[in-house]
Amino acid sequence: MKTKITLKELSKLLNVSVSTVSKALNDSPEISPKTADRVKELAALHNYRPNPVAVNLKKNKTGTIGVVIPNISNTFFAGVLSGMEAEAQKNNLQVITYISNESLDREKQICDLLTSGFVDGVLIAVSEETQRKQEYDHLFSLVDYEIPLVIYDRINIDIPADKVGVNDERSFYDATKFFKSKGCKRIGLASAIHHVGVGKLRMKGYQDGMAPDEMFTATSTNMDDLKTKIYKLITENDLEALLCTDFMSSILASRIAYEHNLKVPEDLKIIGYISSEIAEYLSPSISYIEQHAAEIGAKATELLSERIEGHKNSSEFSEVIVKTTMMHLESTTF
Amino acid sequence: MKTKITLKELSKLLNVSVSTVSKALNDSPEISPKTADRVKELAALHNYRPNPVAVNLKKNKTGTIGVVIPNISNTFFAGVLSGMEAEAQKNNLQVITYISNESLDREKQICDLLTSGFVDGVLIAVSEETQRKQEYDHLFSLVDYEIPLVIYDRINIDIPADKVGVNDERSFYDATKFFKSKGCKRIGLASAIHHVGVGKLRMKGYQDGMAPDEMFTATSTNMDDLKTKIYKLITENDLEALLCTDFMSSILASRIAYEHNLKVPEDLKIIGYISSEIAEYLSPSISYIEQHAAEIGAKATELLSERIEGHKNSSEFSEVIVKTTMMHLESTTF
DNA sequence: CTGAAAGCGCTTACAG
DNA sequence: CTGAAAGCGCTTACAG
Repeated sequence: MKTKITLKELSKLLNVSVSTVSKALNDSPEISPKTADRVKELAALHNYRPNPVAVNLKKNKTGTIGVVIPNISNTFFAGVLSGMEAEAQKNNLQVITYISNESLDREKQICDLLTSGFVDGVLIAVSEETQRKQEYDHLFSLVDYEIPLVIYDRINIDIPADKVGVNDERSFYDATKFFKSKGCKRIGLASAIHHVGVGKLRMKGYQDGMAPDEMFTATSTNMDDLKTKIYKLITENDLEALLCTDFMSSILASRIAYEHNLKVPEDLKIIGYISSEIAEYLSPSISYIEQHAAEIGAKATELLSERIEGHKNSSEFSEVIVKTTMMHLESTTF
Repeated sequence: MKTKITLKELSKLLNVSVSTVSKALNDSPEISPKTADRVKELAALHNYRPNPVAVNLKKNKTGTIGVVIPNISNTFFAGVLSGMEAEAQKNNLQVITYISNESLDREKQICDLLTSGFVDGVLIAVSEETQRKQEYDHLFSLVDYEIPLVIYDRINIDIPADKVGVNDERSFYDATKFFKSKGCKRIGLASAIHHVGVGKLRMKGYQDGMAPDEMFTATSTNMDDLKTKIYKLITENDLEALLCTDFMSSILASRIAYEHNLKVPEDLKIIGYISSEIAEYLSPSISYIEQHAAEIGAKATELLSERIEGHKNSSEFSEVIVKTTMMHLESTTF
């Protein structure tokens, strides 16, 4: 790599000291306007830019934040990253990306890196495995090192940190009420994530919207099994509407309609939890709950940036809920 | 942030010099085994890890690579990033992610950052706008700064750099020949990217596979317009098979079949250029050309890493083509 | 207003 | 085998 011009070289060319050059470029009031101009002119001429590594060493920081993502092929997380990157640029922070692939082991490795001084702060959504096993020691080690930390999306974890997520319970309550307001009586729920935190919250929202004796649910973590159960649920109860808590159940609902020639929305209305990218392109398109991924990412980054700047009380943590939006496509046309 | 233990503090505790501690931890043969053990023991006890910023300043590097991605919501690029991250970890490089959002201006800003010393090397797929306007000055400035550079995916650019991409022409030639081998005569092509590099290459592949007088093509950059054209193309020529060069045309083909009750694959076979995530979940599922995104990302990172290490001749550049695979789903069942 | 000096946390050529 | 010194490229308290 070409060696860039340094302060020292600049100072030699200008016949002033390194300190003077540094102060001039940093707009210090100590320096005379005349000198400042001379310095800046030559710096511009040589396209001088301070070596960020040196500046960071001096200031005892890294200028970077670490983002841990469970699965980047999930467009929700891709959107989150996009929001983070945009907000980070505004705060002059570089985003270092780590992908855990939903693996606890990988997540531990990453946290080990994170505590060794590569970043000024961390944004993390824990992996599925971590959630299931509820093993959070590696996250507490971030806390021990006093690395500013914001947890996003999967936020039902008992860790002292800022959190940014969505109101999962409310979104399903609202969706249920939406169907009721349209006169639907037999409303079912399908879930492949009934065993994890967010899944439980979404189911709770549905339950709160329904009378106890009028609920219809199909749950399984096995794709084929769930498919059979959903089909049975629909046909045996002559469902008018179906809520799906996750990607797999949403896709299965779409698939079942296609294979069994169920008319959607005529015979069955569907609301899924699925990315717009996919929901829009299914035939028929499936109405979905939009999570505003980029906004979640931006908000999380904003909170982290404030922590890094030290603007916030170190023992008080905020929990920000970014509201979801119901997006109506063909599957909920009345 | 908690202050981590430093070499100096360690040396004080051990009553040896900083140099000795440093050498001991770096397994220098200069140090006696006895001292080395003492040092390592205490370092382990305090969980000492060298400050990467200081190490990097000393070694005149950053330990990071910059990845520029046009659009992270495109699952192809998400997969590429995933491959890059995995390969970067192997080489002890941190990945700093920049998202250009297909914008030339943003790309210029990013390149400006990139030349100011944040990274040791750059992986870039240029934005659509950049490609269209063929404005590459900002990329040449990376070259001027002698920053190791690898261009991935959108590689038909005349810049002295390593490149990693796919054989677009060949993939469409093969797909065309596949249909022919199955006895199809009336094979059409739909494209929304006929005006850009890769689009032209894919069309070329199709043309080479067909006789000049038996080609059927529908092209437009406007969604509605393209939809009309594709439908006409299919019905007026009674097409047996359709190749789609890109996401939009693939989705439109799927949509047209749904709306007009065309039986796929009975009445029409389709091969699309679309991510597996979407192709698999359409009903019927659409056969597609798989680009092996993660492999492209890994290979690009490997090349970059070699450049950074200086293992390669600085005036010779490699161009790696990662072969595509035809993935057969329901839309090409014969 | 300018500059010499110290120092951020390391590594490494050199001396002993 | 160990350590003092120089230095990576900066910033900043201090002296003049």
